[in-house]
Amino acid sequence: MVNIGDVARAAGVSRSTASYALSGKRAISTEVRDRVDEAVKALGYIPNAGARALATSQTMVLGLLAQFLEDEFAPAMLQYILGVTDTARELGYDILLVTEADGAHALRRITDSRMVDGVVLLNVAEHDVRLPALREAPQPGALIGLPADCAGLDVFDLDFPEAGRMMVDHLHALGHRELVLISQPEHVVTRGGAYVWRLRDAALEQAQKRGIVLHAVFGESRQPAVGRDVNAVLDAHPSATGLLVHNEAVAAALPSILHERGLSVPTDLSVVGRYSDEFAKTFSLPFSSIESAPDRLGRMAVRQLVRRIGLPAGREEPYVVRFISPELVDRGSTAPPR
Amino acid sequence: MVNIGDVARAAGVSRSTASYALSGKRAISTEVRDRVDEAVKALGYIPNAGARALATSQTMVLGLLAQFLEDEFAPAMLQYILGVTDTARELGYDILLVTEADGAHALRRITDSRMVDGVVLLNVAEHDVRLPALREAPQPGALIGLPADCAGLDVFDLDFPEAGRMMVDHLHALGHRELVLISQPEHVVTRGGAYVWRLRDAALEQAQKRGIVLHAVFGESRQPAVGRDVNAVLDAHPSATGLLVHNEAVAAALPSILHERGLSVPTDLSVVGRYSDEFAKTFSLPFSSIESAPDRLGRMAVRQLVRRIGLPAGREEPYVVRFISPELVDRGSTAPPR
DNA sequence: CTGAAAGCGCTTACAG
DNA sequence: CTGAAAGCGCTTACAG
Repeated sequence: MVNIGDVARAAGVSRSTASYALSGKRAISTEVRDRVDEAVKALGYIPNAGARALATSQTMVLGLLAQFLEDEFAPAMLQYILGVTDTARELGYDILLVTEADGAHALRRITDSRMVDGVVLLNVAEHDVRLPALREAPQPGALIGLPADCAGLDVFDLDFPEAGRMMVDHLHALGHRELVLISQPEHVVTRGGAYVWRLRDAALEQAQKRGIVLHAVFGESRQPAVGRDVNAVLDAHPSATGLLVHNEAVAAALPSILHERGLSVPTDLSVVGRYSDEFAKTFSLPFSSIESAPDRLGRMAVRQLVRRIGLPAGREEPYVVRFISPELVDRGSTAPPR
Repeated sequence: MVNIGDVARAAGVSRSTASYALSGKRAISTEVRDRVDEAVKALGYIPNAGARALATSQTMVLGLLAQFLEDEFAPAMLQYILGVTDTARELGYDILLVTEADGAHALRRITDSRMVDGVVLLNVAEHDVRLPALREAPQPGALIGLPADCAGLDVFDLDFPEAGRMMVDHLHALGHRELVLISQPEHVVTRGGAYVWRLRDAALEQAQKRGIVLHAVFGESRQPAVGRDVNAVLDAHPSATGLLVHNEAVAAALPSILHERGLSVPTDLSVVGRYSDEFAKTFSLPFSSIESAPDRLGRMAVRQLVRRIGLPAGREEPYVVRFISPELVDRGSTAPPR
């Protein structure tokens, strides 16, 4: 393969001059620059990434730590991944995708071996086992998802409590007085998925404040359990007129379930979900929902990460914890109760 | 950061001895090996990946070229990605995920810069623009999806023609005599998505052979077009008793659509899809379907790629084109027509 | 404005 | 069984 020595020889200059001509890091006569550019083009020269990384201590690669857990909804993860990869590329970075079950181990592997300049952690749990590894790592990281302790970390997440309040208020304003909230499975909470109870607790509090009834239950995440479970919940609360769905699998299953029960939306039941518009379009979900904006979150996380990577050592800027404000996208699935 | 020189000094040996002790590539006295191992542990030494790549010409990274096209169904892609990443990690490789729109350009970038030891191409089109770049690349590649010309490539795909025949035969055997096949959008075909017409043509031929009617149409891929389109198709063929769905977006939308039309499956209509069991579970799809086994395809492609990477130069083995046999997963959505 | 040289952190023939 | 040295392909002070 052609290397920078070949380019230098073809252009009749030294290797350092060829290198500087390419990087533009020092003044070069236009004549020499043209000769080098020509040689590069003629030889089809592309710098060796490993050699460059070794010389500069920069890989121009970001690690993306995703985890596909049995009880969470994989397709929702994909949108975060795309937001991250797209933004990374715009900023000149490639993405090393890591999906190992042992996230802490994987994080150490890619950071200690200097494969990446920084990492993005997806789906961060309250006491995420990857965080100690990240804090020890020589590279910075950005989180999507709110852990208990954000010290020394850049964190991005949806404002889940506000989302919970918004769902309740929307139906309350329409006149509903008894609601059901189906959240993610309870083991997601047990495992540390704080977003579940952050939305749930806020919704319960808001319902109390408004003086209305909210039955908050945990749903399932896979068929056939999802269907059975939702039916049981609806059976248990026949007088509820509004359904809040913080559970993608339930949202995806709901059209079939309501069909089987002979229920029409919003005539018989008002429904509000919490998922992205992209998700709604892809899966033909006809329910109004709180936009979760995964692409925006991915974008923000990468921007901040790259910004921090570029900071000179010793000139750290303050760390940020930033919440996206929820927005309700109306798809006509809510109406006053009859 | 600690390097192999630090390890060597701590163990009281030369750097080469430390290196050999770690790699096991030459005999080492147990005493020295123990001292080196101890030093590694004490110092928390992890080899620098870039330096190793430079010295060995091996990055232990595979490129994964995915593309998320507006008119195709992104979540289905995720399962291929997971099959590939899991298998890669089992074999000691990390994954560089590339999702750029200009796949050929991206492929050149990561191969010419020696960021990867090989690449997996997802969603390969008939005359895929990435193939010329791959053939020129110094690293091998494996394809998921069948191109027109497989020469010099390892190719893996579902046997789509057999899948088409199987769908037709299944309903024919139950007594159906008029069927509708909804494929992917026509522009997927235009763009070179050969799997669409491979299944479609085989289904049409098989229908003719069986002496039954098959209306083959192209569907849409996004709401609200999907819903309108399926309704129009069903309106146009009121006497059809069986529906073949080779279109994930249509499959996902179908429960709602049938509900609105007041149609029950399989009483009023028999339905057979073509998607993975994982997909059916995730989206609560109640239709029998031809398993597309994305995880198996991803696994096979990576295995073959790693095998080829390991081959000594000049000892190339014959290239393979391998098809997975379709299997029908019965979910009770078919019955004799009434 | 340009070049010769050192160095990044590994691996691996070459010698002993 | 072990060590000194060269080399992988870059970048970047140091000199001029």
